[in-house]
Amino acid sequence: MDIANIIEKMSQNCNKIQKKSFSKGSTITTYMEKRKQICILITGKADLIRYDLNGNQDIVDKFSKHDIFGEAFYPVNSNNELFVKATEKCEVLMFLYDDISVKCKANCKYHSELIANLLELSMNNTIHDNTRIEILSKRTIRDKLLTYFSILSNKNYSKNITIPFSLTALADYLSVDRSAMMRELKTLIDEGFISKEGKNKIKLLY
Amino acid sequence: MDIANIIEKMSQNCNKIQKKSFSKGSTITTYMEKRKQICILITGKADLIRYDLNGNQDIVDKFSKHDIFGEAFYPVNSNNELFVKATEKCEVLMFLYDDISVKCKANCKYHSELIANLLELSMNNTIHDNTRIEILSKRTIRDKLLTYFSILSNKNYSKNITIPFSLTALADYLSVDRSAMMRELKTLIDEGFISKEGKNKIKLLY
DNA sequence: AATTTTCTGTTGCAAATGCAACAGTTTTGT
DNA sequence: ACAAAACTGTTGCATTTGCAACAGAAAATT
Repeated sequence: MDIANIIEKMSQNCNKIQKKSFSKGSTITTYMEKRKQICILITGKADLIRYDLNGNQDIVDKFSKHDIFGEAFYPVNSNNELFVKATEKCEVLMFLYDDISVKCKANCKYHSELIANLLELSMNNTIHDNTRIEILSKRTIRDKLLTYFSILSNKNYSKNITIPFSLTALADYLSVDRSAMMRELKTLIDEGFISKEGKNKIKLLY
Repeated sequence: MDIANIIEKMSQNCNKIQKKSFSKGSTITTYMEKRKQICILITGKADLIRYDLNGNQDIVDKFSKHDIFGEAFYPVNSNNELFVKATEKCEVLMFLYDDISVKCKANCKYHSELIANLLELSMNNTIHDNTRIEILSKRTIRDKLLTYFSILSNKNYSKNITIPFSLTALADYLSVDRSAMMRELKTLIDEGFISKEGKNKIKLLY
């Protein structure tokens, strides 16, 4: 069963789960200590944003279709405020972990299936996290880029890859300075490791 | 229910789950494409190690008590070999995701409870991953150290923290050069941000 | 269609980092 | 108890990176 089906089932079969819509720019949820909310993004895109004590804003994570998020998956403490903001129109499934882990057991016949689906989503999420960790663990921008490209290439069985977001966003994802990344990208091209084949399209030459 | 109980239950209640022992230095598992093995470390410590095409060895992750690992949680491709090696005597629960997701349903009455427990472990794991990502996302060694310290401090409600592993391992965890980290640590002490209170003990002064 | 905003591409410079190398200390293994 | 291995602490130097700043291109908004 694919993820779309899993989500569809979840939204239909458990009355503890609410489906909500959010317009662009609106706040989907604020992370709260102790509570364990779980959200599943059905359509749209959203950012997890942190405000630190100095009021600096920082995009911590970006969510898109079928991503799962909420405090249940994130270390929350009172030192900084985390909230999720829709960057385009979003549809979201929302519920509390406690509602489906215990109480729901008695009154929802789809309970166990629901949990199994959640497990699948969570494992999937972990694979993404580990991918990101692998990339961030590289010490140089060059290695981060090459690792990222290589992962994309493996996933699509092709040396021709398409970066799925802007270069500015890529720099954020790799957690490096954008101008430094551009410089390194140019060096990689000059040294013949990669070539640019068009907007956001890159060919690996090794 | 705490994690120890969850694991205990899992090991007792499902015949698809095997409990195995590994001596120090032995290989617990090798990650294989397609298969979805899940392992839960009951006691001991283990490293996830990657051999790349050049034969370089690299510690990708470190597991300890109650950690969950296996291909089910990790992006596996044929370009590099990943295996888990016991760094001390280990007891491990091992099973295949497919065995518990479908087939077990019919013949194991603890099935749904098992899945629920797995979900809990998986969510817990995600929180750790996100913590690591938060740290690795910081661009300077200083920020990585301070973020790490601050997380430890919050967790223990104390400005006095104990680094739970060697400084060499800490540098690995932060993914920075050890000597550069030592230098920064010294600078932080000199500038009065922290003080060393003994082996692996640090006091935050801000 | 015009305007505003975001993104790309580039550069000089200062600061941070990795690398290599070494000595002394502590821990582990036999 | 001794030897071997792992860890800590330090330094000089070359390289990489972030930062600041700017101009032009592309995209989004009105």
